Amino acid sequence: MKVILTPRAPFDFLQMLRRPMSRPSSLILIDANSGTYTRAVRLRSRVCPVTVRSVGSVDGPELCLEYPDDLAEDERDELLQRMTQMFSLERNLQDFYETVSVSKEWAGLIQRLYGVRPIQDADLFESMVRTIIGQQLNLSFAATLMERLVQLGDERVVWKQQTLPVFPSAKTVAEWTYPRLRELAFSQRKAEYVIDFARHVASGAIDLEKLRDLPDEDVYEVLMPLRGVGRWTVECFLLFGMGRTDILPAADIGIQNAVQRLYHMADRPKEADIRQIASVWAPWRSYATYYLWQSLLRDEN
DNA sequence: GGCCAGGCTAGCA
DNA sequence: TGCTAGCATGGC
Repeated sequence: MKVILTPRAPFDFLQMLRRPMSRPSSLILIDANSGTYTRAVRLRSRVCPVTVRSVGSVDGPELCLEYPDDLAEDERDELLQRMTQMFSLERNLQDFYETVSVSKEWAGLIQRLYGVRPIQDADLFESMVRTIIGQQLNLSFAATLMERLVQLGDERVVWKQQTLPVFPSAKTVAEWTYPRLRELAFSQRKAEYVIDFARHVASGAIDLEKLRDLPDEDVYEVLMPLRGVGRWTVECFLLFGMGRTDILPAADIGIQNAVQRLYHMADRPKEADIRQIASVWAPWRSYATYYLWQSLLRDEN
């Protein structure tokens, strides 16, 4: 089945694919030529493969969504809602641009990334695990660990003559032991953080979907007491998992490097400096953060 | 070879 | 409360 979605312009799907392309993953299939994004999404009742393709333009955007014919109506609704979140179809980017344009330094970045929104993680559990793994590691090694986790999960779905790997469920990960992850080159601590988190979710002690209804501050309160989950981790979860629009990971090294470069500063700004500078980006600090991270990708000056 | 990565914890003062 | 070593590996 196919359905056409209409994002709010400007929406540059091809450029949005650059980030997932820069860190290849077996979870996400991208065809750069046709601008196609394919992956499996875990819905409440089943795993659902989906292919998204841009069929419009940046200023007249349309996305063609393709999904299995046997999807029930409620599953279809859930999928559409998930896609709307994942690709931030309804966000008003013009408002973001007007907000950050108070700083003249942003003009070039806005021009270069015009129409770009972050692609959210497909699933809240996957998002937290990805972030925990990503702590203090270079991105390529973090991607390697994610890849090995997916392989260990060994769950797949067939879609259009292809086999798509599926990110393991919390229930699956909860049944693993620390040594199994150590064999994959996880540190002892990281193995504990990931598996313990999965056990909290699988047991129902933490209900990730319920967090969607809570304000940012309450989400910090629920998640930060977990071992291995600090402020930065919840910030990334709120930003890439929940799609909250005003999150600022001010202690993040990448942000600090990007701000230093954008504002031509002699030294790397500290957390307090970042908060000060970023105060005028509210209520769009997540998007500002994302644009700054994007500015660090290679082959951009 | 050393230092730093899109951090966090535990142990110490 | 505030500071720091240690964690695992890869890239520069």
